[in-house]
Amino acid sequence: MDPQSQFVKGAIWARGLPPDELEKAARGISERVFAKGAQICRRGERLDYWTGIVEGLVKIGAVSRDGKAMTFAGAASGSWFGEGSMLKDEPRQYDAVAIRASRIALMSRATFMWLYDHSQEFNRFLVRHLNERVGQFIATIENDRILGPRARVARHLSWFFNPVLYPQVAAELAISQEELGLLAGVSRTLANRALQELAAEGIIAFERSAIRVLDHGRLRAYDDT
DNA sequence: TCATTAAATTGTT
DNA sequence: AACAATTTAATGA
Repeated sequence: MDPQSQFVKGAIWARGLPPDELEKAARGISERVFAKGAQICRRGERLDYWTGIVEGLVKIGAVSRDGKAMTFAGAASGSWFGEGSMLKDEPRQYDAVAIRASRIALMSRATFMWLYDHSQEFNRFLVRHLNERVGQFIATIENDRILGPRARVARHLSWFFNPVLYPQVAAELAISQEELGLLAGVSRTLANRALQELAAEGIIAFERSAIRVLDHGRLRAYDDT
């Protein structure tokens, strides 16, 4: 089996799909490589693909007219996004930027719609996926408006351990402090301080380019005010 | 396999 | 934003 169908077979939405549907899905997926800093899609632009991260790290967010950046979510290896634009057939409502060099899987609109029309399992996944995202977006509003930088870093970290949105993230997350800072909307300096404090409290442990979560409950609820 | 160099990451100011 | 210290990756003997 070639590497591509290997990836498709292991995708989170592929679990429970019958082999014929899986094969149809695999045929509708292509792959592209994005360099660090490259834009995968821009707000207002059309991108007629459902997007999955084979390998890498992507920041999903928007920039207001006065230049304020707001992160909606991060996307790590194994994450998929863009189903909203597929279902509604409209331009993207956000920017997606590769924070590090990333391999991106693109599922054509036709394939996505075929699965949507034919596969009960795929629909089940979509509902679950959207449900998790709504919960995360609600939390994001609080996150960016109320919480301080340390708590923001903590929440962004804890999201990576949501098994529906980030299926491949295990006990240890491979991310640098700079990348985490980009996602949480804080400077690398503050990200560094936040991690040190979280580690001092025994919530996480970190080493070079990797973070282990020791206490998911406290990380998720972390509040520094 | 080891040594040297370059690049990336981190802690601090 | 800039600096020094440290780790990892890459290169070639």
